Amino acid sequence: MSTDPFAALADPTRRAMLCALAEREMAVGEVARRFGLRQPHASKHLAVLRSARLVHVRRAGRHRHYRARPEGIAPVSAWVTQLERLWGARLDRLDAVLQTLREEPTP
Amino acid sequence: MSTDPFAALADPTRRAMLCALAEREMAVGEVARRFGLRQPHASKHLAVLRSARLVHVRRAGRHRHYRARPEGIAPVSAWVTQLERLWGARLDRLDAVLQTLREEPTP
DNA sequence: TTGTCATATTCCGATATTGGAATATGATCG
DNA sequence: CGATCATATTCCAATATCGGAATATGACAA
Repeated sequence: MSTDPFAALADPTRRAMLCALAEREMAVGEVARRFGLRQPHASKHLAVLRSARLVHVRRAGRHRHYRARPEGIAPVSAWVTQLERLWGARLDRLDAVLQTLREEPTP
Repeated sequence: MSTDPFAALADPTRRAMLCALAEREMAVGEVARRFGLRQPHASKHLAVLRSARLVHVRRAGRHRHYRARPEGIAPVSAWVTQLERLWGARLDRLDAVLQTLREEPTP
């Protein structure tokens, strides 16, 4: 439903899940056990991560193994980087102004 | 209320606001005009960003000038970096395994 | 003081999200 | 085939969020 990775990451449990699934793939039951959740609850969180394309599913028999999908966090990473770059550019402009002021002490 | 930067960034309008406020500081009315929002609506979005410590307010007379606060996105940036590092470490381990297999073709 | 501008807050209805319980699907085994 | 395990989905109540309208606060000006 959601498809927006930022919204999917708004929940701390889902962030923890994604970290765990970046280390190694896990079945739904493992995830539920590890985070003290009931199976349907874990399944729903994983569905949100899946609809945001943050995880990938591998079907093996009756198990479904989830793992983090690195391309999924790329939009988030890019947005944060862009914001930091904007900020850096602002600081650079400030530096330029200060440099100009140093070169021309009292116009 | 929220205090969680991830939740604050779940809304696309707030993300756009933060980008704009990283370029230059703006008063609430400016923000509202720029994003086609009514004043109370803009004020509420800015309150969310403020409670997440993503923006800083400078009071000047009856105006309140908001600007992005770079330390605010640091937790988000750190989390994303950690996740990418985890992923990189996994790939490194895979590389090591493949390297081992190359060195010992048929054990 | 009164009036006005800029902003914040409150109240409200609509909508979305959460967590639980029950049930449905889908694959494997005997 | 029926039984069982792993997972997904549905239904529901509680809670949170969103967007609008009205109102409150706070600063300045006359």
